[in-house]
Amino acid sequence: MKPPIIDHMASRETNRRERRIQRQRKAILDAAAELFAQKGYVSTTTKDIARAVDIGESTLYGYFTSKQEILQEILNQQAAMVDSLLVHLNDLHGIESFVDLTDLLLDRLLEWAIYNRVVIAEAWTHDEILLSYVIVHWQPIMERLKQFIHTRVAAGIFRPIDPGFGARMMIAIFIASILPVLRGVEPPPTPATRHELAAALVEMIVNGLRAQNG
Amino acid sequence: MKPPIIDHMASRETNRRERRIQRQRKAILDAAAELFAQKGYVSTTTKDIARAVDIGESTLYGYFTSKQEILQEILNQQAAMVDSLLVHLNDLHGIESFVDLTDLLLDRLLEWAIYNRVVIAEAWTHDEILLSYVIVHWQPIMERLKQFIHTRVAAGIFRPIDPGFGARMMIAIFIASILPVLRGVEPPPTPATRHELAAALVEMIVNGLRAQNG
Amino acid sequence: MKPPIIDHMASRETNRRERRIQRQRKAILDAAAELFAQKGYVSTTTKDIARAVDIGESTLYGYFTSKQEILQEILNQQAAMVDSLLVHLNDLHGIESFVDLTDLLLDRLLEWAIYNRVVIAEAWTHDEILLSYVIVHWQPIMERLKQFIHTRVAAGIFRPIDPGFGARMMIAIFIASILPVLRGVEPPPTPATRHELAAALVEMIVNGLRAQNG
Amino acid sequence: MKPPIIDHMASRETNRRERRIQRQRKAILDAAAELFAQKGYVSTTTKDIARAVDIGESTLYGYFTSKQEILQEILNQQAAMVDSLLVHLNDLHGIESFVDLTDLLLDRLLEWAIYNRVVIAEAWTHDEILLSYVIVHWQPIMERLKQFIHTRVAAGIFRPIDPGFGARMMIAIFIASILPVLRGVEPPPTPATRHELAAALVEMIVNGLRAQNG
DNA sequence: CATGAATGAGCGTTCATTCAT
DNA sequence: AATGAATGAACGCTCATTCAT
Repeated sequence: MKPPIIDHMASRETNRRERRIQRQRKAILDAAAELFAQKGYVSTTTKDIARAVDIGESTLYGYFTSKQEILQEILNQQAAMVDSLLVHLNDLHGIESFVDLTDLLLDRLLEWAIYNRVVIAEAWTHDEILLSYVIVHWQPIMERLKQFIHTRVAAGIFRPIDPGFGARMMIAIFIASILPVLRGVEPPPTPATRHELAAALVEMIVNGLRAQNG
Repeated sequence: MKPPIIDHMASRETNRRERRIQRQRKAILDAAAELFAQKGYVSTTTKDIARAVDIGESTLYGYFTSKQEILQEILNQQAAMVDSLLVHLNDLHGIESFVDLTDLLLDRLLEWAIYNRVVIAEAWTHDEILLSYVIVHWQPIMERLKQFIHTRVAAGIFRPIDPGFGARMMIAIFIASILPVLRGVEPPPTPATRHELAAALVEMIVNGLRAQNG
Repeated sequence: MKPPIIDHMASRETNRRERRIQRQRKAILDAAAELFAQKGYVSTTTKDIARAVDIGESTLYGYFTSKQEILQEILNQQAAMVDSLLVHLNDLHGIESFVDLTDLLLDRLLEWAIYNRVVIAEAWTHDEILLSYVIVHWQPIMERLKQFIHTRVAAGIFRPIDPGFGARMMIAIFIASILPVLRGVEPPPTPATRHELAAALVEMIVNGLRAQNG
Repeated sequence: MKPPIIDHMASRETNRRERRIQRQRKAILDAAAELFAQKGYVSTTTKDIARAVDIGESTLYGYFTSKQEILQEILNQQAAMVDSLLVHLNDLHGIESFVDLTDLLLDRLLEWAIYNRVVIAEAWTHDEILLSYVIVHWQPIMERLKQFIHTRVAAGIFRPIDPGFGARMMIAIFIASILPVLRGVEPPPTPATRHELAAALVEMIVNGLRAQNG
């Protein structure tokens, strides 16, 4: 009887330790992301990160094998977030839910603003990151959007536009609307403002600028 | 008679030297921009730049006082290019010339693709560069676009949209259309393709996605 | 009971570390002073200093923030030594104790020979060092000497000489007597020799060269 | 007849050229000495020197083979000046001419103030310079002074002091009196002031500080 | 597990000197 | 003879990483 109990306790112990480790990893990741976002990966020193988490510089190496690995973990988590967007995209139908959906996506993107900012920065100067992380993970989303447009073009709801081009424009409008927040020069919108923004985006995408009575 | 001739020759000599210096500066600037675009400013070493121009590392310092100054000159030249766009923006009227204008701007932006890529990269992590270079020089362009939209909204040609929002969306669509080229993962379009792209962009901006018979 | 003990141990640990750091700083300072004295500050490289202490070049920067700071610390310590001379100068009276005092000052100056040599070298070509370190810290000593001379002139013990001039000459004679040792071309005197020297100096200052029966 | 004339002209030409070269060498030497005096030899760049003479940096190498050679020439000229002092020292007799002589030596030393300052600076950190230049050239002067003192001690005019010690003290008093001028923190004295100074120095050396009625 | 101390590799920059003109 | 241009060697300093405790 004892051994199981010991095992159980050991397991609880192990879990507690495991959780503490995960908590610390998360703290390091968040601090590093903040710094990478502000100064860029190369200009952020391991000393900077350690000071931000208030641990010794060499303690970092108990949680990550290198500074590079910290970045990779940030990229991984952001990629997971992008992947999760697809779940929401799978019920694109009426215009109403389209606005709600847009709102939801904006929310997700803004919640991960700092991680996104890091990814954008690094993908801009590293081909490998652009190809392995950004393009790979956004590809399914692009496909879903293309399919969405294609369906509506076939149904005569949308003009006969190239779906790939349309999808890219959609994402552009989408991202551009929150760029200053991602960049860190504007505060995140309130939920209400964000919802208005979502509505405006959808209208812009669907109707463009021309007056409807034209 | 002799002094003038001597002067003349001296002047010619001086000009030749001056031209050689300018040519070399340009070569360094281009090589540096290419490297900054690919690896970022901090990760590019002065040794990299020197090797790319095939000169000694210390020779760089005969043309620029520091690595930092090389970057600043790149930013300055890009800013001058942005300023020059305004000239073209001053005759925005019919839709036809709007497409031509868009084509022209795309052309300018693509011609300076590498410099633009550097500016985007650095502005993304340096507030000072974002504020002093990017925002300062794009501001007049934004103003011109807002005015353009405002006029058309007043005339009932455009929907009653917020001009600021509209202008930002215009630029977003504009930039997004050439982002892969700026980023260096797609080759620049041929003039014909570029013109088609310009037409598609204008249609997207003006008409959105909705079918006209809707 | 345990916490106090732990604190105590921690404190002991901290003290041990602190002492080790101070010991290392002192070793670096001494090695640097030796090199600065031999080759001058600018001609001494950080590599030279590191090699003399048998540590890596970058290890220096764990103890001092810059090569400049090493020099400043040397200047500071020498200045503190000069300041401490004043304590001894405050009982200048009989001729006997004047010799003993001179002996004491020579001893102090020679003990810090290398540091003094560095200060002289640097003050010779840096106005800021001359004014901020040398003149500032020797000023009180000069004042004390002037006062000493002034009193004796008033009492008819000394000839009616300008106290400022006299004080400067006293220091000149004083320094000159140990210049070869400071310069490093003669070994330091034994205590006995030094005491004889002190007596000769005092006699020189007080009696000059003229025969007393003159 | 022609060849001689040609020779003569050539010679005149050669002389003119020679003189021009010597004039330029002197200009370089003076400018370099000024800079070496202010910032030290190592901290003075060849660019500094060239700018001070208003010639190209590489032009220096038409007159001197290296920066080191410029310093050596400065040392040589200063050494020649020191040698020339000996001429004056050869009629040391009455006390009156002793003051005049001191005045003369001060004059010579001050005229070459900048060169002296350079020599002192370099001899302070370079054993070779101290031994080969300073000590070698001051040795005969020291000998002459020792002889001077020895004679007077034998004649009962001076106290029975060690001639070597006395000679060194004489030079110390001598140099110390003009140290601030050599160092460049005081302006050179007028001839009248200088003569007073000479008298005071001689009195200090001969009579010390003690009142004569003592 | 946490960390202070140490360090090799590499950075941007300077400078005495050479060389083609 | 004069010089602008070029450069190798060396400098002071930083930083990601290792290691003994």
